[in-house]
Amino acid sequence: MGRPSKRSDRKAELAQVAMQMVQERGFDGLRIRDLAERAGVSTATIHYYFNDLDGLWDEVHSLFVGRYISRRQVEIMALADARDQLAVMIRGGVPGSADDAVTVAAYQVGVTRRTNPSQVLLRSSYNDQQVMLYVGILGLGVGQGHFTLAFPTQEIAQNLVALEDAYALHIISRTAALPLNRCLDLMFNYARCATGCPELGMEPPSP
Amino acid sequence: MGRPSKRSDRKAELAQVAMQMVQERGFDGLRIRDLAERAGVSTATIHYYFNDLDGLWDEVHSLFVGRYISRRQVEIMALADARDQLAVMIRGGVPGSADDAVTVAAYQVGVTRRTNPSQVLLRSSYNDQQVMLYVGILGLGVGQGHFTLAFPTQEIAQNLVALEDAYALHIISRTAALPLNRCLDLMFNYARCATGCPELGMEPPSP
Amino acid sequence: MGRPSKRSDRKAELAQVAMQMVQERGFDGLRIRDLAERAGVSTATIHYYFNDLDGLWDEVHSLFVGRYISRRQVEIMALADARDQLAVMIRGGVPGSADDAVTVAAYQVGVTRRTNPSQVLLRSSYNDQQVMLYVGILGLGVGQGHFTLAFPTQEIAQNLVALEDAYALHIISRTAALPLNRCLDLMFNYARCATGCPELGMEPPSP
Amino acid sequence: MGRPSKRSDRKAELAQVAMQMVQERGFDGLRIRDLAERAGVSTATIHYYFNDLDGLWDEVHSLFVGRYISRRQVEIMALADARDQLAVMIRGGVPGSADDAVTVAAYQVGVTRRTNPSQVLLRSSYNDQQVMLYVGILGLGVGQGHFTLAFPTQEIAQNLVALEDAYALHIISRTAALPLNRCLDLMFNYARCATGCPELGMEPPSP
DNA sequence: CATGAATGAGCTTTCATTCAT
DNA sequence: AATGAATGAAAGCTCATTCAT
Repeated sequence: MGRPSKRSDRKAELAQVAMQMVQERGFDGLRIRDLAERAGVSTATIHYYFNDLDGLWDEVHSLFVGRYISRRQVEIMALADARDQLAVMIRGGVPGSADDAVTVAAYQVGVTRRTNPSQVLLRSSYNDQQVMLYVGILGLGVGQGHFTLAFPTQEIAQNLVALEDAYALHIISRTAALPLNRCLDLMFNYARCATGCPELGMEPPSP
Repeated sequence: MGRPSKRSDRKAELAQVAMQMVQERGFDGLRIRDLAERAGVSTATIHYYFNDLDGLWDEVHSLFVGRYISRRQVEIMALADARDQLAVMIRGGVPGSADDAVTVAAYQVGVTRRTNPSQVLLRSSYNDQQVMLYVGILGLGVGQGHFTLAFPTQEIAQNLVALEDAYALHIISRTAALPLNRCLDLMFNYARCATGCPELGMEPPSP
Repeated sequence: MGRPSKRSDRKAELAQVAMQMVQERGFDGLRIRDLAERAGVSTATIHYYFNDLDGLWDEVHSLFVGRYISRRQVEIMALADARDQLAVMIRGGVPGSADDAVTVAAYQVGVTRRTNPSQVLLRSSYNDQQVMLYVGILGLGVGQGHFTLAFPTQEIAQNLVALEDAYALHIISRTAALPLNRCLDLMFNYARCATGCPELGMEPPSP
Repeated sequence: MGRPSKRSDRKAELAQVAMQMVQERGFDGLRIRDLAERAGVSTATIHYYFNDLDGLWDEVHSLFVGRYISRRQVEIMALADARDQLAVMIRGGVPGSADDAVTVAAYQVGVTRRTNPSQVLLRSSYNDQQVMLYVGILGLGVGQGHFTLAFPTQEIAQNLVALEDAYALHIISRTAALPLNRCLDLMFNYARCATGCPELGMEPPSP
């Protein structure tokens, strides 16, 4: 396979810079002029490569998915105990900072483009994937004898995802009563309640 | 020249129109000029009532609070049984439609202007008020012997609020797997789990 | 004589406040809304009393004249020695600070309304009055035997006035090389040259 | 689409038009929209070349400097005798007409934007350059044996510059007593006094 | 392939002014 | 006499976009 054409190189390079800027400044701060300046090209060049910026929304979503799905998927697969997996899932489900740009951007896109069909699809799929991840873990925990589910697996999983969503939103929105650690406590609270597993998220279970 | 309505009336009226427009065109799509035109006033009038856009968003937020706090507060005070109160709270916690103007506006404002100090304050206070409402109900339920709380009241209350937030967001975002009824089921699911009260939200408790 | 009508009282009161504000913030900073606020009335009230603000220009000029002419006239008349008089004239001819609002306002009016006939008249008269003042002092000094004029009195006087103008302008313009003391030195430099009186502005002449 | 002139050319061209308009309508009367219209470009083009109005004023000031500094510098270098140089300096130091666009613009900008840092810098530098020009001439005159300075060179030079400033201001302000020729007389008056060279500005010195 | 120059469209905001009361 | 409400007119500025080169 030949090396990629210069054109696609340059385009990817620009997309990369754009992502960087979205992460740093959010969507509101993304101006073509700034992007051009940062990339060392003219604004006309941006237009030469991208007819419009709509493609960026989907790219952001991909980043978000990577961040919250793929990454955790990998982490989980490295763990055998469902309790560990669940703890890792929960901890990885909230942004580390109020200014986590990927999270901010994702919520901004989600809310401001809420009626855009492709975004609706993307978000639905993202929710389903997250639920699946939790479903798998919960099932495994039952199989391992650690969890006793009080309600249907699907429902518990969906509620866990919902709490993730809500607390992620609160963290980036800087809600006073809900700093990171408080959010984690609250999620573990629910997880223990739903799995009947009181030691969840406490000390790592002994080997 | 304008009709001699009270200042505060006019202000709320304009905020109302603003919300309507946010719902139709999105938060980013709200132009003062359009708002003025739709409301039948000049742009200067908008500035007369709201010094700048931030002032407008604060007003919009107030409406939102009124909708989700005050209204439910009134409804609850009419009920004696904590189980009824909780059911009413939950049912009133999600928007009735994917295009609910107040809810859409509130989330778009919240996410897009997340760093605005007065917005942060407003949102924090809104969260606290909601939590207080749930705390009161849960306490009453315990006193009435209906609820047996598995965890600290505050935490259950906060999780209920978080679920409300998340599902409200999903509803206006049109997440496929989460239509209104499904969201309500899921919230009742958690509420039953946390209160140890399995009949919650089923049939109205017999008299 | 009966006491002045309330109307003229109020008008004078407002004019007073306006002058105060011009002195503090210059013309650029004078907004009807601010004036109204400061006076504790509504903007409509300002319009009720003043159809427009043009009258203010002339008022400012009066202030300026008072500041640079009348005040010095009084000071000079208290002194017998022409050398003292000249020194007092020079020292009183430059603004005490870069933000001296009366001076700033006067130059702003002068330059921006340079073609306005009434302003042209006012400025010409102001220049003439200043020249007269210097002419009187120079004549006296010759009579007293202190001054030996190298050139026609009128010309020396006019140059002194011109230097005043220029340095006043430099002071409010913040020209780096020309702080207050430097300006005074330079003016005394010229005055000594023109009067043939080297001790001018040095120590007060012995009694 | 615009004609392919050099960027700097176009910028100077626009500044030129701006000055013309300032002279016609006053500094306060300059609207970007009008400037654009007159120059046959769009308002955005004005902003493209001058980021904001400050940038425009800086450019206008540069033109002014060019007019009063560079031009005279060239003229002077063509003359050998310091007396001729000084005469040329003085004659070139006052505007030829009460409506001289460059001069009017410069004073209006200077007075109205007196606190703008870049303007302060520009004006200070302009004053210094003018002083330098005079210093050079005075030094040369001493060397040639034509001048006998009664005071430090720097001070004489600065006073000459100050007189230039004042009389330029009077000419554009139409002060009745100070038409062009009178101003020149007065400046030569001082120059003769300070250089001890009575024939200054009379007949051209014989070859 | 890349861009400098230029723009059209539209934004928020400011301000003196008006007028029914 | 005095004003609260409302506005018309316009200003400065921003930004994505275009196009000849």
